[in-house]
Amino acid sequence: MGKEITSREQDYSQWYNDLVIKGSLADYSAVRGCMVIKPYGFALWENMRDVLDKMFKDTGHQNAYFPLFVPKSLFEAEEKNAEGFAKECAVVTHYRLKADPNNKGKLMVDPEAKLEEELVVRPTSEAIIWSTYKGWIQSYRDLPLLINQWANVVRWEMRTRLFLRTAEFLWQEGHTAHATAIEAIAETKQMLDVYADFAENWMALPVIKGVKSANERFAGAEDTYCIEALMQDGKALQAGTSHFLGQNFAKAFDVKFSDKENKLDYVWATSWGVSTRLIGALVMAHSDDDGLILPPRIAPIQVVIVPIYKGDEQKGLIDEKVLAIVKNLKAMGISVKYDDSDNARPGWKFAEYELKGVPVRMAIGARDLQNNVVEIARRDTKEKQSVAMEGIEDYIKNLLEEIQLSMYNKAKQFRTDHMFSTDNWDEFLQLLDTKGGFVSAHWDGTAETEDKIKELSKATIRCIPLNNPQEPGKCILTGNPSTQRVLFARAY
RNA sequence: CGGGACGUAGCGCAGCCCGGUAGCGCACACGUCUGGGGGGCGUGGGGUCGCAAGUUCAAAUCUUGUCGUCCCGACCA
Repeated sequence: MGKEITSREQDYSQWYNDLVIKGSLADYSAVRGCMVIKPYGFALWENMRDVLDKMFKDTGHQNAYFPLFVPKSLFEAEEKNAEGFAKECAVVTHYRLKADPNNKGKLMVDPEAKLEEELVVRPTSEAIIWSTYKGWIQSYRDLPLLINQWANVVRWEMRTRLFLRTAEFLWQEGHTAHATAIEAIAETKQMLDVYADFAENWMALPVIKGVKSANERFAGAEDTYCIEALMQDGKALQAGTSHFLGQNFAKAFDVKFSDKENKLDYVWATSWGVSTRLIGALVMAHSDDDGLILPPRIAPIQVVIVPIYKGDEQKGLIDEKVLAIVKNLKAMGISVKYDDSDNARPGWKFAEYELKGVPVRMAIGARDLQNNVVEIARRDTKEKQSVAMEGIEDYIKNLLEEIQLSMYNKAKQFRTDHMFSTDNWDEFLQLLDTKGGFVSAHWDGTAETEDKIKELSKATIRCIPLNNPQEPGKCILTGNPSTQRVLFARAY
């Protein structure tokens, strides 16, 4: 037998780890809390990155790159931001090693090479970027400044999980500067829409757009908008955030501009980001006990072709047909892999590509050649059927689109089935314990109540949905008056 | 940082209690029969048992220390 995957029912966490590792997305590394993203996983990330990058550019943003290190004095300039991240910063204190006189062949930190000022390894780049923006912005004519960077960041997490929370992760962070609050808020919401668009239309992942409560807000932000997704175990996952930073960073870094009337004012800021965590979301939202199920629009391999043959003569005939199909599919922009490797039997390959989540598999053997058909199997439903070889390329193209849509609908249905509403505390707890999912409930709006609810139920306010209907009610915990329901869930 | 496990072949593990020739499965190489759902048979290569000290005639095994990883919790994209 080959690679065994723990079932979701048996151990959801282990199932997730199995998929990531056995699906060749990533591996543990020699560094605590850090993972190696393997070629297949990185190809997936590249696809996601390319789509997002185009979306950013289409909305007027440019890429740039800022340093990995942030001098401590800059890092601490925006107090709330610094405070929020202080507990999880890696800090560089020295710049040299030397041979250890007491331990042959070993190195030690050279105490004489202590830095005068420590360097913080960026957990996020607001500080280094805003210290730079000070020099870039003088006039309203320099605004808006719309910058994105693709980078790695480090957050020294106590407990890590592949893709969902690693000490180092890859992400993009947009940092924009605007002349007015209205414009900055519009930018914040625009990028939230971009994220939601990407999640839903490319990742087939339905998300809820909303705004965070004060407790869950990004350190240093006035408002944090987010997209929240639901995983198959009923837990929520924050899939992306977009922050309205007000003038906090402009004030901390003294970034002012002259308006048309030559009056000086601080600029208004946003920042927004999504990370490799999205890969974790993808895995947990769609996959099954046989392995990954990747949405066609971002799958590294969309179609795999497996030949079934006896002897070189049959192989030659199959090759001839397949190579023509491969050529046509590639011309249509479909990524296809013809796996004619001789070191694995067809059955092994079937299982392997199911594990890797390849959306469509085509098998072709002597029997098919005679009948002028191929066998097409779709990963999401595992349905198989014989399809005429004539026009197979169009058939596959349509099937890929159908799978994409079908995956989205399935995830959407799951979320609909796990969306609850209650006014009763006991039922609130019972829903979280038995069904999971999002529970819509009244909340009195105070941080104290939110903390208490978290303590008692392990659920947090995921968001206050955008365009949330206003309705008077009583707080689920305290019974105090409330003006609207908010979405609670247990979350990653 | 608290609690719990584990470091033995590329991977997964047994052996340790009771010290004495380092083993199994998968993977890998070669041959052969195979090939429509994780193949069969045969042959073969691969290890300073995480590291360091100690006890002993003798340590994968006992003792001490150390490093690392994973899992559960608090913190968090």
